[in-house]
Amino acid sequence: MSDAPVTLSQVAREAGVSLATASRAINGSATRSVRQDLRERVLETARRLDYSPDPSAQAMARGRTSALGLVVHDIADPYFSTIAAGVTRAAEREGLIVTLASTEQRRDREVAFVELARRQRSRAIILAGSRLVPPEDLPGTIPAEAVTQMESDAKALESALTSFREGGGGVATIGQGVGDLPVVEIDNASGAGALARALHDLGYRRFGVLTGPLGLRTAADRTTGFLDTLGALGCPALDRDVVHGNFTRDGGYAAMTDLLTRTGTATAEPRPDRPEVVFAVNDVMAVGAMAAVRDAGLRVPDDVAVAGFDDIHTLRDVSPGLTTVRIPLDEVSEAATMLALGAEASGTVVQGEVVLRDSTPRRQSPARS
Amino acid sequence: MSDAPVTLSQVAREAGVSLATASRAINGSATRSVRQDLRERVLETARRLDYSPDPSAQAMARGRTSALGLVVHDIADPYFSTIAAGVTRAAEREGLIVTLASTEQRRDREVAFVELARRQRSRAIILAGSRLVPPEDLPGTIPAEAVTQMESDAKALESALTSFREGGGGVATIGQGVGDLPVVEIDNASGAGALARALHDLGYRRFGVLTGPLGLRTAADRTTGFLDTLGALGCPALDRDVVHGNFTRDGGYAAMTDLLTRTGTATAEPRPDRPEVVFAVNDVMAVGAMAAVRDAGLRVPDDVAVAGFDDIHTLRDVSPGLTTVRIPLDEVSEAATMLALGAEASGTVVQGEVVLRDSTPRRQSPARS
DNA sequence: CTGTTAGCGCTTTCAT
DNA sequence: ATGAAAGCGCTAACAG
Repeated sequence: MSDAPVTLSQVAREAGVSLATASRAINGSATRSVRQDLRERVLETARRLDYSPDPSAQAMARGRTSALGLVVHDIADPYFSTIAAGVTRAAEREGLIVTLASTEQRRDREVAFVELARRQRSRAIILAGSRLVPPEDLPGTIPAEAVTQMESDAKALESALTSFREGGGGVATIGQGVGDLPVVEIDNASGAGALARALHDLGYRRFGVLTGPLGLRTAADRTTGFLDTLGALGCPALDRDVVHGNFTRDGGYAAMTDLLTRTGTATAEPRPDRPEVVFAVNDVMAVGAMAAVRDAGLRVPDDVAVAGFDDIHTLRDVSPGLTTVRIPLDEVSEAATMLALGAEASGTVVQGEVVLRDSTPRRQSPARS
Repeated sequence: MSDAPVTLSQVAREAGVSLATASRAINGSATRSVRQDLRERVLETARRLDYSPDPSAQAMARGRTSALGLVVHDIADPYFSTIAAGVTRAAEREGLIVTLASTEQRRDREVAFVELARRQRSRAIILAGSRLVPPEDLPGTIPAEAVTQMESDAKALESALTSFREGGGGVATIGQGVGDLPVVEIDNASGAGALARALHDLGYRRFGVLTGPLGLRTAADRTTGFLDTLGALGCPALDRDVVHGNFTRDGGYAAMTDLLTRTGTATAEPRPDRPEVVFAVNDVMAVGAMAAVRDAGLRVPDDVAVAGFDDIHTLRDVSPGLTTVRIPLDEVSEAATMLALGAEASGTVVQGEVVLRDSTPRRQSPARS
């Protein structure tokens, strides 16, 4: 009971075979095979002695661990914890240990973790959370030095990732890629477009958008997809009604508060200049936005309707039910895991599906457009 | 750029010292010290070469990794992801890597993970999630074989944990202990008692309880604390109004549905036999319960008031706001991490604090009791 | 098919 | 204070 861990050589000795044979019997070496009876004897002894291999030793000998790194921005955020659930499930199935890094949005921590993974020779890394948009696509409004900073951050991450891969590690990103790394892509633009169309069909004509930070690719794509479709539908959103916030619950709260303030606060009577419906680019922001609406003394959806994106399961019980675009995060994260582990990239672009709920009821008297 | 990882001996050679010296310079060996100038030369070379140690090799040589294991039931559950956030934060601060296991409630996976941690010589393990109550405290209604099963499960876990500790690993549990392992204890009974009193003060007289599975310690303590206080207050809950469910959102939903059914479903008019307020033993269940109330065509709190326990931050935006008992999970999980790492157990029993919100408004016309 | 023998990268006696 | 050398537990050539 108080035994120091049993080693392979103990098993070998006990079974009366050489260390090498024991090793081969146990892990079933690719090149060499072991005689039936010997293998059984070894296996039996191993079981009897309650042997299990030392991962560090194996890692060292093989030059490769059985660890899978998962990088998220904030594990407490339900979007990321949902992903973590999918990844751990898949990893477990593959016999891998998952090591978790919650970077709290700090780019340097992300890079440090990737570097650690390389040293540690992790099998693969999954990167969740939005990457930055390429600088050339950024709106001109961003200060040049901020752009420079972003570029160097992105550069650092990309080069860390590159050397990780050169060392034989697998990588996959969720959402959209870094450079041309493998990615389980989510078609944010068309999902958001479909949502815009659906809301328009419900009779909404005045739209607002709560978007993420400038430069966050996912946020940008969703916003663009939404706005473009609105334009095509002939009822573009006012610039004034597109407001930026952090990609978090608090960001959504702040952005909605801001939006409401711009259009005149806390007025229950329908104001002609207030958007009828506001699209928050993710569910977590949407929930914050709903709270802001309530705190302003208004009601969802009577005064302002709200829609989100992702369909986070943990948030299914908010009330009124949140209209959103469903992304099958479980599948996405399992797919990403397999992809990082070397599965074929079967042209993975995940499409979302619009889910209409009570936060965006049909407009009673659709405005003529 | 495409370099194989730099090794310590490369650094040593480059700096013109022996391997041993380089090692001592870099990690600052306890027993031996290194001459100032040599140390600096080594450190400088290491930096220049971008050296960083191979964790597996260190683990092997030292007989100890720098990994911290975290075991949760379900990482997608906001209760556990909140804990995970606290643990990763603390671990990061201590320079430790966290390896995550989401056991999906399966006891054997828990045991397997602990065993793995032992082989891998993890520094410590944090166990979140409720342990089983000791069999002798179980209500007699449980089938003997189930009790036996529980006992053997508990035994297996405890013995795995024991050998882990004998191997030098640290352990801490969150919530309540396994055996007499270090624990950051949450005073569930008195928190629930305080809640009962608060609700009683608000004028509630007919109480229901949605409790977790029989045998789950946390659930049992909260239930007992609540019920006992109610008894002391002179308005005990009916047995019929105490219903069991899983410790999850769906469990809360099912239990509430069950409760509502027993007392006559979907009747908006106040039924004298329906509890005025229902205490779900955790927030996640409470949220499910609220959904069940709505799906039954009733309203919270008008038809049934609801209270939970934990005050999960992610759930703060449910509406109406959920009355609950606030547990500072961030602090709890950081404390647990430090405890597992060997900090003094400063008599850690965390007290919860009742937080009253809109899900349990003051009763208009308090029933005379 | 099996056994012998080098290491993997690092820490740590043990000499010097 | 420094260096040489012996492992840690396991795998993978390399012989037999």
